[in-house]
Amino acid sequence: MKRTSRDIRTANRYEVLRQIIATSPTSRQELAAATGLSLATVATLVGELLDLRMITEVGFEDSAGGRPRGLVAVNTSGGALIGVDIAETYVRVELFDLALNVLARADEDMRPGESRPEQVVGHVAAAVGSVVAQAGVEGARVLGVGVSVPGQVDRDSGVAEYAPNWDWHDVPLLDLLSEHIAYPLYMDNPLRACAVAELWFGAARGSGDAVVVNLGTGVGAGLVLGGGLHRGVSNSAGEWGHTTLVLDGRLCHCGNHGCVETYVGAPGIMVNLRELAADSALLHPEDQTATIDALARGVAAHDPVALKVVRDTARYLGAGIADLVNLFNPEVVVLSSWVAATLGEPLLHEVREAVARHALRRPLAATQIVLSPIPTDPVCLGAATFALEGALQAVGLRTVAKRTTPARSRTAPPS
Amino acid sequence: MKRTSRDIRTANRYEVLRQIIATSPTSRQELAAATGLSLATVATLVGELLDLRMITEVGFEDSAGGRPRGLVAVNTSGGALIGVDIAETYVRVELFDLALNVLARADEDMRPGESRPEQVVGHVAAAVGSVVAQAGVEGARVLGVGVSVPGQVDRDSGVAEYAPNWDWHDVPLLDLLSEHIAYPLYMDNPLRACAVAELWFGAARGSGDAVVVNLGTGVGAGLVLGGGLHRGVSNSAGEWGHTTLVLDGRLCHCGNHGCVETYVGAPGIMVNLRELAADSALLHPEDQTATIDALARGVAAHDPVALKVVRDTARYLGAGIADLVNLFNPEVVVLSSWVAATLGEPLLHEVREAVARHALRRPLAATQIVLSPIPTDPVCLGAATFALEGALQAVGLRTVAKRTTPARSRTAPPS
DNA sequence: GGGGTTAGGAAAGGGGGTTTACGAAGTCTC
DNA sequence: GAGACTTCGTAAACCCCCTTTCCTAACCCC
Repeated sequence: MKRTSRDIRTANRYEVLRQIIATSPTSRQELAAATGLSLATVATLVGELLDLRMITEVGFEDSAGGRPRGLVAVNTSGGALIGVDIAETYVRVELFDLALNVLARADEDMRPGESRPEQVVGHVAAAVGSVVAQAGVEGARVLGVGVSVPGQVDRDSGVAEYAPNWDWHDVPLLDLLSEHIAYPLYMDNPLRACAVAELWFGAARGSGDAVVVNLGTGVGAGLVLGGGLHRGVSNSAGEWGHTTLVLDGRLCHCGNHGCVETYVGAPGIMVNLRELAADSALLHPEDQTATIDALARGVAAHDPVALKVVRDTARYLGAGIADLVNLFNPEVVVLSSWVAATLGEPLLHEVREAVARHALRRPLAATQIVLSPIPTDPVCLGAATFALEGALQAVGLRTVAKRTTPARSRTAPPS
Repeated sequence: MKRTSRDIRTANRYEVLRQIIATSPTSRQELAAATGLSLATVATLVGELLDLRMITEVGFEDSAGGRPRGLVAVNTSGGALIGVDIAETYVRVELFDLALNVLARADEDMRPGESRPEQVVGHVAAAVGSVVAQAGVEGARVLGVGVSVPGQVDRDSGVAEYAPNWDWHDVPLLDLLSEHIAYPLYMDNPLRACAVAELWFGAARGSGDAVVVNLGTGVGAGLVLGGGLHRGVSNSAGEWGHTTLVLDGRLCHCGNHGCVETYVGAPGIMVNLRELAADSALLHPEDQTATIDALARGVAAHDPVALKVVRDTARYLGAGIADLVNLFNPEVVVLSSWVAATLGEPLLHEVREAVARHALRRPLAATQIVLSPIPTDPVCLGAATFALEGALQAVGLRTVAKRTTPARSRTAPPS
């Protein structure tokens, strides 16, 4: 609510680094053109990032007859970021370099019984240790760890207020994790992780207003408004999965009827399939992944049942997305998460048609609907991005120390 | 998207004036406390507003044993604002003083045939002339005219891109009006007018995130996000009326089925009534206002049919609002426009219950649902507020003229 | 090797907000 | 009734941010 000039700086810093990561290597000129900032400001920000060793100078580029442009690129060895995706049945941890390439990955399965916070914390700590060891980076180079927990999260205090999977209430997860992990910790939920991943590295980059529709086991919509994530007053904005799509429709685990999630999430799609052909070979009861995979293969093979299920699903999804288009008038709607990735183009095609049928003409004309271009796990990437944002936000505080004691820069930074 | 430090100034100017209007007379101390700004900044902004003659010093207030606080209040004779509400069957124009009190009003009826832009412009020009004459203000004191047109509007160019009522396409309404009206003109649609009215003077004042639900002949949702109006990429955000509430439900004039508008707008409520009791004496076919009035009286008299209709309507409305609560996680949801005002507390009560049944617990707990506290026509008020915002935005440009030629301040300003 | 061209840094300038210092305008106390 | 105390409000100094302008660096071409 309260804006200060410092926020402008932070936003610009984000924007410049985003641009460098996206088009690395690049020149200051190009950055200025892309961001709309003046050359002087870009130069200052690039200087800051060079001081932080997040980027390096990597050579020169010919200019049309004048002094060559200096090129900067992400300093892949300048630090590491860790993203943690805590899900219902597994914990996945990925370690990224600063170009957000995956350097190491660790998966831990969680058995249905393992629902106590300490157990989850144990898995996370083990996996984090594992990726650091695998990647062979010194611990001091890890800039931060972002953690995604499904449910309602207070990102500032690091408390998982409510996680329905394990019936957690007000678990101080970040405090528990900090006993095992010495790096700066950040936390939010997978919905917003995906949204931030799209905002930084995916289809929402450069968009003022975008909606990131998450199709996984759960369903949600990350809202990018005014170039930043909309969190709402208690950090729970984006709960689109429990929007009523069919009044008095299917019963949802939330207690209501007709929620979007009961029609277009992985479990909902399985219901769509079962209602159409209960004995279909595509259906793998108890295994969402296998079913969605089978559907995707069925569509590729022109299986009529699979085609019909995708069309039905797209019909529900299209109606829901049309509502979002009308309501937000976004530049782009991104379909993200594993269900969207698995069903891919055929789903996209049907969804576009369904949205066109339902949305109002004017907002529809201004909106693109696309699949997420992110090839890896978007939740891990987004979680790592929280850590990256955190590392960039703290920059302002260092200027004093840097100026007064430049000689000390060789001193090992406190971990 | 691109933020500059000037935006901060503008936002603070708005905030200070809002606060003065709300709590006039008030002291600088109080303003600083309410806005969170420093005393120095408040003093500067108050000085600007004094220079503009939008406020005046009106005396002193005792302080606890020290120098008395100077009090400032809105200068009601410092200017006038005009709000124009163009609707399907009428044009209403109101003239306000700077405290946003109505000084004069003019209504013009429009016959069904009168759909040509020139005819509408004629009505508006006549009504604007009428209110200026009634109020007896010199023309030079009118700071601006805000115009609300239903439909899709480009507020910058002043073009009504699409107005379904009269089948207008790309009518340059503001250009046409400027031939008859010499004051600065601003334009947007009634949805956003209501939202701005609530943001400045109503229940959304001081809220970072709010949703203004408009229940009139049409239905919409004004989105206040981050303390400002969310417009979307093509200024059409907030089209909530055509959100699918019942898949394959009632046919809507937009061509889809089950839109919110077909259940909770005035025509929708009439359908609810007809479905329940087609021969009810409450029903006045062809007259929305009379029917809604009759319903309100029926509820007051405990008429079972009226109670049931309100409950049914609230059920639809509650489901829809619950979706908004989940999606935006706002601080407050405001029910605005004439249907909400007419049905009042009984509707609110039922809606609250219905929302509580549908919304998720956490976001629900953070959200209040209230009736609009604005007693007059919110569309006119909001339209006038557009003019007020416009007058405040131009402030920065005057400083040079003021400094270099203070002697010229008596020169008549260009109209 | 000088002139033309382009890149990039340094300094100046304009806008914004806050902190600090001080004069202004009261009350309280002796 | 004068001095001490309190509180308000303005002015000045300061920090932050971005942009514009100036100048030097570095390259090309002739």
